[in-house]
Amino acid sequence: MTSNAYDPRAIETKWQERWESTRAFHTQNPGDPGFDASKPKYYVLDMFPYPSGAGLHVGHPMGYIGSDIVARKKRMEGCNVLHPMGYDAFGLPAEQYAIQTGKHPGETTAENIATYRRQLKMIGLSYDWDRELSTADPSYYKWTQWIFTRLYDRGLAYQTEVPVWWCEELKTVLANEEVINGRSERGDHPCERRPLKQWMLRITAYADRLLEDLDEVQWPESVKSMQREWIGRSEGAEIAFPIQGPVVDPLVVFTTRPDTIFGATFMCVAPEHPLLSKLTSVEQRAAVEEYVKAAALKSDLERTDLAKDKSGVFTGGYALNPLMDSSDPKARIPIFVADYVLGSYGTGAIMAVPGHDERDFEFAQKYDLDVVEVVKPPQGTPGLADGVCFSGKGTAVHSPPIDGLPTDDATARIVALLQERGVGAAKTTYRLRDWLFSRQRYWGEPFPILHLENGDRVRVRDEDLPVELPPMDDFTPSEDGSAPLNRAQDWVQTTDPVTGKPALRETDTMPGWAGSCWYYLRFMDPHNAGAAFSQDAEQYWGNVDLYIGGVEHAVLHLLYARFWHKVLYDEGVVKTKEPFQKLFNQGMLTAFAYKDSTGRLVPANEIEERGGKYVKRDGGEELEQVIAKMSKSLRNVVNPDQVIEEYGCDTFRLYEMFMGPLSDSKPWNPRDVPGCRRFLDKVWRAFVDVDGTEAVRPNLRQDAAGELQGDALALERSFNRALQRVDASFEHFNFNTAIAALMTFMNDVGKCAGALTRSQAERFVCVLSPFAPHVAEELWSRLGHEGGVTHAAWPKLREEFLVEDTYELIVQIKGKLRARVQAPKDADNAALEALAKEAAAAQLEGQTIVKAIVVPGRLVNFVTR
RNA sequence: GGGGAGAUGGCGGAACUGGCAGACGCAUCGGACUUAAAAUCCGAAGCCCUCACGGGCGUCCGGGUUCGAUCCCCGGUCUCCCCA
Repeated sequence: MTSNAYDPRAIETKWQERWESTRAFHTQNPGDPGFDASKPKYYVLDMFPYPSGAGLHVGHPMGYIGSDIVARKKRMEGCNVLHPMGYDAFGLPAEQYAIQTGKHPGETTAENIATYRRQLKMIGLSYDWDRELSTADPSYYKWTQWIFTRLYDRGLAYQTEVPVWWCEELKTVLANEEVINGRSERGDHPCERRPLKQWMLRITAYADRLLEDLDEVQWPESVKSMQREWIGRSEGAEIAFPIQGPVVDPLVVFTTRPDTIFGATFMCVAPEHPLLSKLTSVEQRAAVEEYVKAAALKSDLERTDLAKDKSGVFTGGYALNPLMDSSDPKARIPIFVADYVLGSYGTGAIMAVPGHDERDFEFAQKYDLDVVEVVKPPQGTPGLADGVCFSGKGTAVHSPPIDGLPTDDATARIVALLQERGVGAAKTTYRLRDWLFSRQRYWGEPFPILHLENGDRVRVRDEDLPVELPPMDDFTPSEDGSAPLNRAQDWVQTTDPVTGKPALRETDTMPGWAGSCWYYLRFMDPHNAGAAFSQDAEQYWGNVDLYIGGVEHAVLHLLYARFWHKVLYDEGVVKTKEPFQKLFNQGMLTAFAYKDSTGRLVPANEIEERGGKYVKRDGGEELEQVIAKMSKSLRNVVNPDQVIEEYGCDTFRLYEMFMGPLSDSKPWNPRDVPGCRRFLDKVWRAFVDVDGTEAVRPNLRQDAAGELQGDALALERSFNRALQRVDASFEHFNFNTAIAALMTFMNDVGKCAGALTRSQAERFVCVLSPFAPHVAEELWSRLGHEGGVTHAAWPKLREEFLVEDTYELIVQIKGKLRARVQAPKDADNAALEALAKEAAAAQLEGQTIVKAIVVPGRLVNFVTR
């Protein structure tokens, strides 16, 4: 039976197959046959997913649909569009799953990828599938290793002992995010910080460039400032304080406020500080050692949290203020060990100025230490005189060489003095630390490094890449904390091809971030076997024009990728300084959840609706509707498969965008979905007589002759208003307003039955197509077009149809709406005022007009007495 | 704790540059078509007073600037996100 009804499933299957078989979204590279260099390029990229076992829920595709809409419109505007997708396939969950089930992570990952691919295709996303990639594929990670070797050759990769989280129970090193309050996230076992030999990347060498070049990109200010704070550049000075007694090395501190040196009444060193044991007196040794042990169990966050109590122990040692006479009793400064000082920041020691630093102030109060005012706050600002600590800029006092100087001058003077006496110098430090780059795991990129018998380390030659992961079936961590790869001895024991001598392979692997640092570059030339990507491809595609993803990657992923990009820039293989020109963060998709009277969230499947109220199925307790993240435990996760099955993929796409601006968080409401389906039904019926057999309605078969008038003219105006709003929606990605505009136009079409012209119908289909591509393709083809709507031209706005002859003038009296009247579009102020006076004559009765404010095109406001 | 974003009908949201608050959709109610239902179409609807005409109130709360404030300024409350 052939039906003329709207059948999304049939249409969507048909066009998805057609797109696939014609490679409709395949993008040519320079040098490919058919490549048109005259078209502008546009590279629009999604942050690729980690293919988890759960598959996609309706939140994931939100950004993908947004970027797809942009990609489709850019194609219609005549751009060469690069719009690829891949998988960030290495990572911990697959390995944990392997430990539990024995299933190889490669197998799990391949299955998950298959699910993701199926789901992504089902959504009708216009990716160039020929460019699909997986970071766990040796043909990809060969080049991840290749880039690592460039870093290694440049001295940007090194091994060193750093404190890392170690869990004795699990016999493994854990990442920061796997440790919560000093206990393992899995199993809740105690963890401690332990120094272990790790690979580090010298990202700090790029700190200034990573900071400066933020000015070149169009990113949300919030993300830029997060990166700036993460890098945390601060200018100040390093000062060497001689130690009283037998210790020869001075205690070097970093401070951003050298001008407050005369206010330093005590010093603090980190528990990890190398001089600590030398500083510690015999009497204090036991207390200090105990303190150091306790500190090892805390995270940096716990240690530095401003809300937490500051703690410390006197070491028994004293330092001397280098700018004071050593015989002056005030020059003698007691030294404490305190864990709010971090070994990894600055020099691991501070001069504490309790008068002008909140943390030092708190510490001094707790341990009853001297507080001296050395900066007088500006007039009106409370300071020490009022019993509060002042940390801003002011005027130096009680500081002989700089008394009376404003803070900036005082700082410069002190730095000069320190330098003169050889006890200090200006110094810039960063919060950013080198990147801990190794993991004692199996499912990651092996390091292309060989350890020789004599202790030397060499990198694997380019021609021997990739270093592939050996097949293994046991991924549990070893007793001694070494990586699982250490047990693949056939693989570990190898020969250095240069010297022919025996060598051991590095058994750590790279972290999950590695593969995602450069995937946007591989997409430009994904099958290149001789290079990571060709120079021609990189030259043409440049950087990513629009990068869409979640704000959770604001710091780490984006900073790491920028770092690698800059290294590649120095290496001469990329020509752009920054990888992502414009960044856009989509909002989070939430769902409704229900709270009982105790505030507990009740799983969605234990709830029912009774007369507009939400109640618990058993017991009938009334519940409050709130908004929460989609989560397995609340059973409020919505799967796209079900939605698409029931309503079709075009409806799904439309609803995802219609919910609200792409950047906002918003709740998924299954009740709203049918509204979008109804809109598509309406569109279909405007084009197709569902009871007939014709492809399209008769009035759409050929162009209407002559000038537009009546309903056709009204529709032309309506269409152009809609088009204007659609075009505008691409500025801020608030596609909800674009869809609302299309709906308004369709409502107008419904009011003017039969008046829709072929030209209007065609342009409408074009504008609809980025949002609901399948139904648009079907209607486009029914209108008799051979080529797909994918490459049809985007309609041009015709401004002459935006102006009406008259408009509704608002008449206000003292700012309150009192009347409306039709006004000619070019009436002058006097005419408008006269018109308004007449329209509001009744309300103006008995009042004196003091003033009339006339805003042509909008309103007249009478101020009366 | 720090940083950021936000708060508009029963719900999601709209509102150009300070100028008609509530577009569009959902849910609701009424009507048409139907033997009936579904689907579809038409209509109503922020809240309060009023039979109605009409009026009052209204964009988290309290102030301010302005002829006029959802929008700008000051103070506060709450929510969400990120650092984690």
